[in-house]
Amino acid sequence: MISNSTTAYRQHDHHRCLKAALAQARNRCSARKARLTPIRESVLHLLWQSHRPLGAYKIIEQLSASSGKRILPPTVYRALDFLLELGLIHRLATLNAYIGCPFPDSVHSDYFLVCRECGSVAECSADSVNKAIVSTAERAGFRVESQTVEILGLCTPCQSTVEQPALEQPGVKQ
Amino acid sequence: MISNSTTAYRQHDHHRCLKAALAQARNRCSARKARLTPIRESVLHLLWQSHRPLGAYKIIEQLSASSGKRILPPTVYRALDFLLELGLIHRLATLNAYIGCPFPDSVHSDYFLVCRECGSVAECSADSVNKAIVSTAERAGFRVESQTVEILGLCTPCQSTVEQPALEQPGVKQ
DNA sequence: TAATTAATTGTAATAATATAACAATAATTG
DNA sequence: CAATTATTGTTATATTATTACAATTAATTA
Repeated sequence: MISNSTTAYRQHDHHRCLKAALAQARNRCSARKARLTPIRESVLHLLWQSHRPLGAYKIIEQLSASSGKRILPPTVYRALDFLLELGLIHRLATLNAYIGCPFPDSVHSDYFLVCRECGSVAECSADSVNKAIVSTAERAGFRVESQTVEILGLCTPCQSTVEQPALEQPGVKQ
Repeated sequence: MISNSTTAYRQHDHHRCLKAALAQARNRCSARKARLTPIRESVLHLLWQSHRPLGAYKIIEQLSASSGKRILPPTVYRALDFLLELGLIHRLATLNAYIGCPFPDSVHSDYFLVCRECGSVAECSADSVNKAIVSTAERAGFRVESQTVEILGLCTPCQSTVEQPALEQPGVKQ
């Protein structure tokens, strides 16, 4: 299993995440002879501000604010498409939002752990999940080509923060 | 594993699917003291025209056409919300579309097999997948509350229909 | 049963996300 | 440098979904 769940939900030196992501992006782009233009890099940079996904229109807002000029949707969507294509970011279908990929270099089918409390998202890739999915699909005669797996719940820190649903305690009524 | 993959992708007596779905819906509604009004039933009926999911605006179109009067978005979205709430239909996040649930009465976390060729969608529920997801999440300290699992690929009939991606055959160039 | 309340539907307006089409500009290649 | 290709700018619009409030219908209760 690869995962960034140990850092994503906790205090950490996020600057390192950002730096690593940008470095990997540059590598990947030069390997593929693709151009990491200023706009594309800015979008990636914004997505790596935190481990919380950003909607396209938030990106447009922030980019407009930081650049001083009005950035329009196609500009951002094109940058997002480029980054998606290269595997540098992912789109979360359940949130209509985008997030940086922490390990673009390792082949993986991804699987997202979305914390409903803090909004942070960790990415995992676990063989057990993939195998279960593929073999279940096979039993149904279905050939898997791609998967979308998005899990909603609570990350470790938020489990202690958030109101617990009161357990039924038989015989103990308050 | 429960699944409707054996029927969903093949010729079958679809009228039975429809009838069963409507019967289950009526049961569930009376059990929950919820009202299956004409609009709600029409929407459910439309979603059971086939095993292909339908977007909200397609439903609006079809409902407007069949009823002769202009049905507006909130009407349909309200019916969809009602049906979702009761577990009679599902929303597919990757398609922004809705589909009838073939087994609303059994508790299940669902898992969709979306055929990219014919567009039909089967629903499965497999313990192996759930267990893999939950245990992987646990290893990341994450408490799962709900899951979205949508698999894109080819159903059995379409596997024989569709162009195969040419396998690399070393030494055999054409 | 009439009066009251609650649930459902109608309607207008608009929000949020995403794309199409074409012009302008910048970068790369021959 | 000229020609080509890739990228960005711009206008317009498509698609999906929600808000807010009015009207109506059904259920409940006095």
